Amino acid sequence: MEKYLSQLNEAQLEPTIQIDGPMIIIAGAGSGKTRVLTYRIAYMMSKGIDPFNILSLTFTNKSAREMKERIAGIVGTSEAKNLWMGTFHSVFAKILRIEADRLGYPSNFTIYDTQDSDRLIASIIKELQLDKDIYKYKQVRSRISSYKNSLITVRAYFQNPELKEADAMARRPRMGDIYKAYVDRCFKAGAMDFDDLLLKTNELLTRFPEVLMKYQNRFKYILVDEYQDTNHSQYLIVRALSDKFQNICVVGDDAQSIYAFRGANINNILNFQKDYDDVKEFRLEQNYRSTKNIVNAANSIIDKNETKLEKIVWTANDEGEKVKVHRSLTDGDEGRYVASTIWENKMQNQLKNSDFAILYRTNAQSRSIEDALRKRDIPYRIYGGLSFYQRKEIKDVLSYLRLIINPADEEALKRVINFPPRGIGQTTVDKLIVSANGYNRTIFEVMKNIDKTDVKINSGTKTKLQNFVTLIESFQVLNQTADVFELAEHVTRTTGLIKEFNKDGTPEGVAKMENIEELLNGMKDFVEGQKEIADTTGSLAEFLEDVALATDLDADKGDADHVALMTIHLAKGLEFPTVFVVGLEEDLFPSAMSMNTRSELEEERRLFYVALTRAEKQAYLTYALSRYRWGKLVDSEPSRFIEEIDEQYLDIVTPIEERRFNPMLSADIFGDPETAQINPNKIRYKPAKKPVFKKGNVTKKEPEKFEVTTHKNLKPVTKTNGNTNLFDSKLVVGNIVKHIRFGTGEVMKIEGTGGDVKAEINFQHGGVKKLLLRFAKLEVVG
DNA sequence: TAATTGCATCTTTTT
DNA sequence: GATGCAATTA
Repeated sequence: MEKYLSQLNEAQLEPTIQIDGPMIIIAGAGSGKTRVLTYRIAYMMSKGIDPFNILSLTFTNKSAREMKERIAGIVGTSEAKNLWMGTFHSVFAKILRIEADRLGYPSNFTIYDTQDSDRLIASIIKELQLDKDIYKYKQVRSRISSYKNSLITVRAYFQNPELKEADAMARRPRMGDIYKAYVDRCFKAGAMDFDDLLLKTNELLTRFPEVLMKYQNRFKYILVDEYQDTNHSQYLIVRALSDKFQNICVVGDDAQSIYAFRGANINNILNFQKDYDDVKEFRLEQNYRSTKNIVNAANSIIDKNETKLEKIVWTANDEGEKVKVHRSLTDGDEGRYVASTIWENKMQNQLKNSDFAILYRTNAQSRSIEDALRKRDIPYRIYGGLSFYQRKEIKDVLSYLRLIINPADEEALKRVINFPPRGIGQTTVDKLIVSANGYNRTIFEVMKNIDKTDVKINSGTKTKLQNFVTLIESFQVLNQTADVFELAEHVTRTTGLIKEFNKDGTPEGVAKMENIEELLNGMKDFVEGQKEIADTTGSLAEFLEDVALATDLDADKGDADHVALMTIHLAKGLEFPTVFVVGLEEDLFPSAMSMNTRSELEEERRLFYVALTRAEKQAYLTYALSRYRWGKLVDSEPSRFIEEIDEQYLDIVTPIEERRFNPMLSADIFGDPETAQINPNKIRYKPAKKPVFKKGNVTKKEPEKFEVTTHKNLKPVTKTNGNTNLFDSKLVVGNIVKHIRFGTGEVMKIEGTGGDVKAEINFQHGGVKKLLLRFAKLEVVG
């Protein structure tokens, strides 16, 4: 342990060895916060604290896993295994399953994802015959979400005239009715949404003192990472659990609070001192990550915010390069600039692809970047966006599985009751829903007892309904004996899902088939993998929970050599030698939707701060003068954030290709043609509408069909959502790998993005298999 | 009831 | 430019 502690500077050491009592660590960007947290936990254990008594809440499952591994490296795997570590959502989902019956829930409750919630809300709005243009389901969902995050239950809502007033003012007087219907329906369906996982935990801890006591005694020591991004609901859980022993350590940085839109309350961190007695405060202000130029540039931005804790982030690192600012004509040019810069940098400085990250405000921006990277054969990986498990065909399979575990699951049922088509149409389903609501039963129960109800359905349809019930029940029987994989395979065959996707032979259908196959392979690996882990059962329920709470970041398998593309939100906590922040334009970043209030704008500014501080050595800020949005070319202005940076840290670069178009920026005005620098003060200067804006130069290109010629074994892959990428993985074609079950084999092909990076492997015994790297435990042997 | 077509909306960020 | 939804037709 000593050896590890000696790696820390004094500011880091103090909080690391402070174990008891409430404490807060204000940790600036890049200040070694994760190291402090991991060493602190290891230190606690070395002092004899039982890992069973430590609860560590992180922001992503990935960081939990990594931290656990690092701790295991210090104290040993068997010890670290007993730590409770994970996101709020995953930790409390586990606890809720244990205690579910107290709340009237089944322990195998379903977790509704955002899409499930949306569909349910949309159907409620329809059933209540409300105007869907006024009651937009997404707005309604986010409203409900914010009630839940503020612990405003349905009852509390109706007792609070102000809330009703506010919704009435927003022309949505029936908001409360929708809320009530939504909550009732979720309850009846045995389902919790993401917010429920926190809300119900609060309910559990408040209503049942004996439960509260049990977990207070269990979690004698609590650590919360990214405390600035906790919402009220999470805050109350932490308070309740830590109340008895007051051994609570929170870590965070108010300057990096970027989740207010989802209910995060920056006051949680600003007011921590008031919540506990004798709070010890620690500050980590030395940045180990970035150059002086980057740190100072970032500081000069965050300085513009009024709401903040005063702190001075500094670094002893080199001066480094200035932050480069680059303007392009279009988003396409921006992409090409980024790609060519990466390419040149790689050549000149012998860098890996994984030394680069491209960060953007919105997921939609990835496209133009992707095109450019692909053209240059630069491997990349997109994080976030539409994940594997959200795809239609995957959700269809999962819905059948959800029904097996929880036949009350209304959203799953509606999804598959007539898919593949079995003659049960919308009208029938509507009748069932009305009847189910009337009898206060689930749809499944109504179907099962259809003859005892007064539902007016002709006998042919009744038979179809009964057949469906029988089908699901036969699956339930099979679930007693079969494992997840066997079950899912049976389900996809007997329901006709496979036939459905196979029938037309379209590329889309083929791609869907492949996805389902990979899901099955993933399940097989899950089954095998779970057998090795003692405290899990490998049940279907467990698989579904994993899937429900998985994030795209979690799917990152090892350190594949690719350029990383992701939103800034997703990049929080990560670092890269070179970072491109693209799309720095007014209305995009800051987003047009976040410029109404000062606090919104300040959050955008913090977001920019987060983006910039991801960079270790070099940061690029780019913007385009016009950009395709909603398929249209839109003019844009440079982001105010560029202007806000102290210009002494900036290096304004004008691209050579732009000078061709714009005589105003030509070298004879601004000097040296080689460096092509322009006066930073002119950054706001908007060139006269480019007269030579020839169509041929800027019209949207056909999405390029790309053939890869450099990798002999690769074939073009059918695109499913525009994110397809051939190069994902640390694996490369030709690698010899070892699989726990299939033995050794050669990697034939690598494809997919996000959670579904997959490899096609030709095994010596067993032939060609496609494996999801997310699950496959592969060892590279050659 | 199923399949097709046209239309609107969408883009802020995520557990 | 994609996606989902509503209206339309067989």
